[in-house]
Amino acid sequence: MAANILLVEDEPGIQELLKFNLTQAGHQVTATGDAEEALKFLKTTLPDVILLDWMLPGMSGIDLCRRLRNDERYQPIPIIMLTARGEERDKVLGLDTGADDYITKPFSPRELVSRIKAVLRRRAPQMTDELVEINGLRLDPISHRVQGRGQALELGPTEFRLLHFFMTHPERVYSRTQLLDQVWGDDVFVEERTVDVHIRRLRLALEPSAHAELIQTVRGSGYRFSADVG
Amino acid sequence: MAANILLVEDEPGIQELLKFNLTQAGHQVTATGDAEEALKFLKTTLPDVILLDWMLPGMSGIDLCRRLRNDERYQPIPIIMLTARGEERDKVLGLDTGADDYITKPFSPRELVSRIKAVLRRRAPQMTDELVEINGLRLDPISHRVQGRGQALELGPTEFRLLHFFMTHPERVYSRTQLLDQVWGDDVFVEERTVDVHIRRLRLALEPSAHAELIQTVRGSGYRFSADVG
DNA sequence: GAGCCGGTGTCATAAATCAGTCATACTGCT
DNA sequence: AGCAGTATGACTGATTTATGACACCGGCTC
Repeated sequence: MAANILLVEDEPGIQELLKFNLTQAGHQVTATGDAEEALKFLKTTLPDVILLDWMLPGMSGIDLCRRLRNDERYQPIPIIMLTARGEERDKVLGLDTGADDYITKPFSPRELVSRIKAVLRRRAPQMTDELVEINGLRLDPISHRVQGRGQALELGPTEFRLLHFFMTHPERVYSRTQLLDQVWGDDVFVEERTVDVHIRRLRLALEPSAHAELIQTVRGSGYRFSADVG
Repeated sequence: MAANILLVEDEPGIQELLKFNLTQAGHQVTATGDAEEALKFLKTTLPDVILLDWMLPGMSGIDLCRRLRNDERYQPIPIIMLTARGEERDKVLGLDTGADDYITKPFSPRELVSRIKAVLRRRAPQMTDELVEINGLRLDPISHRVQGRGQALELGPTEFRLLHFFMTHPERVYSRTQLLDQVWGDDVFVEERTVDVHIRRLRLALEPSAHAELIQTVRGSGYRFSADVG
């Protein structure tokens, strides 16, 4: 996993506790004490997940959440609300603001970690280190290996990331621009056509185990990874 | 194994019993009777494992555990809770404070010893003194020897630790940074590229028995120890 | 204390791989 | 056929690793 997490929690004790547990779980944590501080941090860095305390001094967590959800830059970042209240009403409210999940205090660190994992899996499956296997094509992020029906396949770094993204987002067309954003990164300036070249390299790499056809061209739209031969 | 163990147990009888058994098992044991004493000891020495009684006079074991878990200095030290209660609720609580394991009284010394071993293996597999053997490559931490198919191999201290780490964490890619943390130590300031050099030295040392290829380069990611030739 | 030595970290350079671009060939569709 | 979108092969600069050399350090010997 190893996600970058932004924690917004005013109570020092809890902040410390959470930071410790999350770090322990292999995450990179930045802790802030209020909404302003959090926003400041967000100006320079985009975390993978935001943990947001419900009650905060100044702008409340729920306000911050709404605000983030209205900014397209932060929109894709999963938000998990931490709340001390257990009322159903509040929970619903929390979700309506655009939070991806909420968790009621007191909670076990274990639970939190697993929720983070769940949220990441939903938003950015390629970030979880889970092994993916489709139609006999297997990609293991941990050992950084790809096998096609048992046979080892060689692919370069970019092809590996590309395949990983595809395998965690199958059956769906992605434009070249989207692929550039997702696989290369938002801040890269590269020709769109470069994607074609890497698609080709990926296909070549998958050729030995006849998995090349899983990468399908959708004329006028982009590419799709699909188990369907059609 | 031969670990340094800090025992925190207020009941003299049990303390003696445990100390005897653990010493018998080859460990170095320091016994303390309460949390304060334990903390004092910890200021000067970092043990490999902490055995913590649940009920203690003054600060309870669980409080001590939480406290230790919030101090990054003690963070990596495995903690095993000793508890007289068997309730599930308590167990969960104990784990949530950051304890690595718990064991319910009464327990057999044998069980305790094996749990210690397990916890050590989990936190830092290369700390257990167990002999490791992969593909005819054998590393014995006790005699500090390495053999490739019976043939003795010469490697320096750093290469030995590096190989030990790799052999206890196979089939997994590690970045240079991770290797520096794990093999050199967190507090060392060394160039990342230095890892390359030691990888090379390790490969050279494994050459005589043709085990060099177990150390694999994963371009753009780091290195991997793998029995797979692929 | 001088000199030797194994062990380490750094660096410069060579070698290996890769990424991005482009020109050109190819394809499917109208 | 004509057009727009893709595939392909080749090329070049850039990045990443491998390698050999070297300087430094602490311990030891004489």
